[in-house]
Amino acid sequence: MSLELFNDLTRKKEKFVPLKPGEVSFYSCGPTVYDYFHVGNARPFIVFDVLRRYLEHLGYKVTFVQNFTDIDDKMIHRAHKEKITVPELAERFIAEYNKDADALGIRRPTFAPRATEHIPEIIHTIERIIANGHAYVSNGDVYFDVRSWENYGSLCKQNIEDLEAGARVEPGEKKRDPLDFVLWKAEKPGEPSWESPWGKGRPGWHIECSAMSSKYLGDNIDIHSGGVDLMFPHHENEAAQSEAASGSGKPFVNFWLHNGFLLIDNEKMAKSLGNFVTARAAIEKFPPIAIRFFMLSAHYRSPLNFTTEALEQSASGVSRLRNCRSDLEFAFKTRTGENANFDMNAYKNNLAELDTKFHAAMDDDFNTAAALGVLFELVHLINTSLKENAILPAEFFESSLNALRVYDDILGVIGCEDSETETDAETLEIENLIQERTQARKNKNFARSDEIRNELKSRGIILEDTPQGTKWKRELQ
RNA sequence: GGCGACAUAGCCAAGUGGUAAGGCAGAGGACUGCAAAUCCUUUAUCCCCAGUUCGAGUCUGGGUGUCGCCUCCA
Repeated sequence: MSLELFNDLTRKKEKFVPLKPGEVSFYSCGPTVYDYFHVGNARPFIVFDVLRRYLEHLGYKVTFVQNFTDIDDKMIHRAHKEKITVPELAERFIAEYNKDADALGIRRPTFAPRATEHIPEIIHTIERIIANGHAYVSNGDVYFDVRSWENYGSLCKQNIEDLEAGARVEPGEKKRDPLDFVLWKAEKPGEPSWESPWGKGRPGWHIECSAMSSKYLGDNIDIHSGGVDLMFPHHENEAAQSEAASGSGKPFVNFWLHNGFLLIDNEKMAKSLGNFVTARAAIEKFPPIAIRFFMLSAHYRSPLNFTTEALEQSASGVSRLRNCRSDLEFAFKTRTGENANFDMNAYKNNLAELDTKFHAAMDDDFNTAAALGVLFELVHLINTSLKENAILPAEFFESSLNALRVYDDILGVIGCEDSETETDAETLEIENLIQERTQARKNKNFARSDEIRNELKSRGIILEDTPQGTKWKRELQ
């Protein structure tokens, strides 16, 4: 089987074939950096991070671009309110974005371009659209001429008359048609502006993505993703602009992917509704890895309801995965040896079978919920093997740990990489306390034994007694 | 009005027409100084009604309910 993705352009699952063999160009709409992002915003960042990782796992060289929108009305209003400049505001919230995204295990994009650093490219893109006859200048504004674009509505599957009925015209706008949208906005007093062939002004919302995706990925790209609410008007407009600019007749994007909404109280989480929880607040309340697990526990196109209960369940799920890893590591140190009764070949066949299932799940429109199911089947296989065999060959541990590492490298819900970072003074102190406790237990001094356990517990260290001695792990944070 | 999504156990959730993955929580048991972890056992008239079919959670039609886009929005 090979990777299939649900393409919103055709509303069907299609086999994923990149434009260039072995390479993937992938553009994902990023945040407007006027505030902290909320957990609803985090959903696409996390799920498309997983798609990106999976593509890399499959061996593709992925160029992943996610922009920062650092100039628009919201930026201007917020900067004004905070009494700082727009660039200062952008600088601050790009840093905050990176902080939260890093905590959530979202890998940095190959390129993270900012709109304001691409004004010449934006102007050039607009010039190409005008030259190709699909935009017009009106009093210092530049508008896209929607009526001149035959395919308009092909992504959102709306006919142009229905769109027309809902179209809005802002006071002061000088559009020929209500559907036309702005590419370049003439300067208003007190707002940031740049020189352009049409006078001073700033870019419209949609044009930056067209200009930057073209710069970093070319005029035809493999994948473009975002929340389902971006399908119209943002992505519809982007496609029209990009294709009108290139004039090549080739599609701007081969695969359009849109994630479903994160709901809260069964309603869309949105800044405008005021029912949002910032990612920052969520990270303070729940382990970030549990938030990640939660996002992957449903298919990315389904709605997903954000509740305390669901997050707590996710945290328990993550603990099960991590326990398996740490039990495996502990047993590797204490229970490795020859075991004639253990059928290593049969075990490897089981691993291979699960690997096939895992890939089948991910190949099916990156069905992370099903993939997590396979991961738990693997955990069960490992736990049962550990239970049934006192001694296991090194190969058992190596292959099991390797499998966990591979899947974690794609999903990021176990935290395989942070287990190897503990060789400091604290570790030594913990080991000493454990030794003292072991001695106390030998002397049946259970009072002292429990005292040590409780003391470590209060520091987030969990002790577990096993026939091979006491193992310790950190509580999920 | 136009376009669309969703409805599976107490909760979350997967599901390619052949009598329902997985996780969380619960119950019973094993193990254990205690605890934790783990293992075993256990929990579903797949929203309703028709239809197609030898057979439907899965296809078709019709309901009901929930949500979303069409306006800034992930």
